[in-house]
Amino acid sequence: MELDDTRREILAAEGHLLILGGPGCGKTTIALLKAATMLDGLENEQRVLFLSFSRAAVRQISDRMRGLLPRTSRSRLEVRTFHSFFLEVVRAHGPLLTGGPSSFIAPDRERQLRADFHGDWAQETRRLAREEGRYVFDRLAGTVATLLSGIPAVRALYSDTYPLIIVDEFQDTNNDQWQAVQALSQLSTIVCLADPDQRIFDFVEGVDDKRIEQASECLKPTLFDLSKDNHRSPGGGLLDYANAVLRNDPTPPPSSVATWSYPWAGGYKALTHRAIVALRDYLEQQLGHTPTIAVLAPTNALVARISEVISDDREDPEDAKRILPAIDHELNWDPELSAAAGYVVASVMEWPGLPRAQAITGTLSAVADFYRIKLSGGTAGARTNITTIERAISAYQRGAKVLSKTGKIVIAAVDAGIQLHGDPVSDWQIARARLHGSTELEEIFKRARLLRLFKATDALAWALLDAWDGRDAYTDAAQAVRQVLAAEALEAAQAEPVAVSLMNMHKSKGKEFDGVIIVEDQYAAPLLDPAWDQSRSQGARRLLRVAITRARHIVIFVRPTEATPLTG
DNA sequence: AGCACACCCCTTTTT
DNA sequence: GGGGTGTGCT
Repeated sequence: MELDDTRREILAAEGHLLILGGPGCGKTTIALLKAATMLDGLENEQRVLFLSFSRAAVRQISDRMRGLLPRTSRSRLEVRTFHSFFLEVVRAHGPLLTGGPSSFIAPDRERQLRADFHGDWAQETRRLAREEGRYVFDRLAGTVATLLSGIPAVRALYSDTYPLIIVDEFQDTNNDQWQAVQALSQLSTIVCLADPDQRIFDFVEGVDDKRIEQASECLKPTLFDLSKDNHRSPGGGLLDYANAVLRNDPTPPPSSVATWSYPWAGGYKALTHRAIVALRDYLEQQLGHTPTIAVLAPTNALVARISEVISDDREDPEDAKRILPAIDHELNWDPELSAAAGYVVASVMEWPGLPRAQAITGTLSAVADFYRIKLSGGTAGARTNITTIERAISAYQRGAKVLSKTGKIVIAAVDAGIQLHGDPVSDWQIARARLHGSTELEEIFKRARLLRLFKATDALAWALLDAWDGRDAYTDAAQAVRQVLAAEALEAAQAEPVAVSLMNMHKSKGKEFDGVIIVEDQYAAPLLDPAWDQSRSQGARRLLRVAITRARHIVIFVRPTEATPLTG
């Protein structure tokens, strides 16, 4: 491998390092090589620790490593998420703080607890950690920081195991993570990889735009700047254009950037569909293989709507003879609410196998759980729905009059019975069709539509087929659906990217695709807005720079005609 | 409880 | 555009 002077200096440098550089500059690669170089000088049981934020990032780094380092080095380089590392530290040494064993509260459990807790939840999670040794995920980093900075023996133990620690996306570390790293820096060598202009998570509590300065001051690292390098899209001018958007410089877009405008609200639907088909065909022809394409939008809500839009064939509005085919795609978003709606459907599939009372309370509880998820997503009004449904459940159990419309409908529907046949795909539709007649049920019906993983070959269909009792009902269908969705969420983070993926712009960070389509919605999801203050506009420009630089070859913007120009 | 209607505001979150 | 919320009525 050819290395330039800067990179040779990085490999030779001693002490803490701060490596700055933009998208596609090769920060990760040189950090991996640095790790390999260091490994030669380490004791047998010592390792290098490479910390990143998400499982998707860990996967990408591990992939990169496979092409770069020999097997023997790879086995001694631990690429992990902050959370998995912190989880291990708290599991092993948390008892030093509480005197009892540590246990963990998984995110979905936390959502339930939170929905049922009235008061300051953040404060409650601190109490749980301190007094009961029970940790929600957000409390792990702070606990590790306390352990490492407060107990020299623990600090020494980890620094001895990991003499070199690489911290990815350093600009996005929060206070707790930074404190943990700082404690380790007393005895371990720290390599920070950072790009201040990719700071797009600064809304997260504890993330600080002064972080890189703090690190410079505290670690006194040797600084390297790779920002001039671009290995991702060397010829197309995409990085230059992205930088122009970042600085609002009056630079015309290069030929690799196109803007498709739509004049009427909602026009993004057909246009996005066409853009995907056109980009796919074009890149396929240019590259000679199936291209990877990302469709990016500022909000999850818009991403979900686009997913619905492209899931069906549609007539091309420009050309009535042409049909835009449904596009097989991956929706890169945990549709928790849709999953909760799916559990309601699944609970209906259990009816024929259950006693009447259990069928009724089972489905009503699933409805209440749906609103618990919604409440935890920030919709205050959902609390009323939870109360109403739970009142219905308890009234039914006491034999009192059920006042809620949803309650009445579910009781009547259970009594009317449901005919299922053992084909999960059509039985799902039959069960879902029961969700009508009240505001709550209509909402859940609509939500469950997003859960469109329904081909006979889908994991969900297989799981339901297993749950079919051979006569008239699905046993524990809700549990089966729950397990499949949980497994899929885990897998999605680690799986190979599929041809077309939809995600919000934040999620795209650290990924790359042959082509990128960036969709703007006039009212709900603007890319820029003249009304925004300086800091929000700058944040939006940093995000745009990240989104544009995801592409190796082509970027298409789908924007309303009167949208704010991106450059000067 | 539930509905209709007017009004409002509109982002991003790893594990 | 469309979902959330508050109000007033039934």
